[in-house]
Amino acid sequence: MRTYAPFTVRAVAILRAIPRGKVATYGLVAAAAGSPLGARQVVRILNSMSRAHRLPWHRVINSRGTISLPRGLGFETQRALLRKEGVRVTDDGEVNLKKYLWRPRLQDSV
DNA sequence: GCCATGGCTAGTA
DNA sequence: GCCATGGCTAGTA
Repeated sequence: MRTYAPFTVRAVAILRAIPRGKVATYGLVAAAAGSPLGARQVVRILNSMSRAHRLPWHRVINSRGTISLPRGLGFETQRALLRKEGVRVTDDGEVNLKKYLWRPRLQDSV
């Protein structure tokens, strides 16, 4: 078993808690994990750990409410997965945050 | 060194 | 469009 840094442990727990049919944003996950400016670190976690840890990477989008992955490099997959879970996504990858945003709760423990 | 951000400006219309 | 920001995995040796 590998030992993970505290921020990573918290971020992973939060990511796993994102419900089907909802989305979170990189920045909100980072903030809830204890680092309001750690959005890019969340990106790194998703990029490097999604496969091994089966993280719901597709449920994380940017603060503007759009899919961040480039077309041809995951964009279409993410859009399809979200739609399959009931999230309305425009062809351009826009999600209505008012309707679908899930706000991670600040982690006091873990 | 990596990374799929975020937020704020300048410069246009 | 620009650039400051942050925390550190996976995979090999």
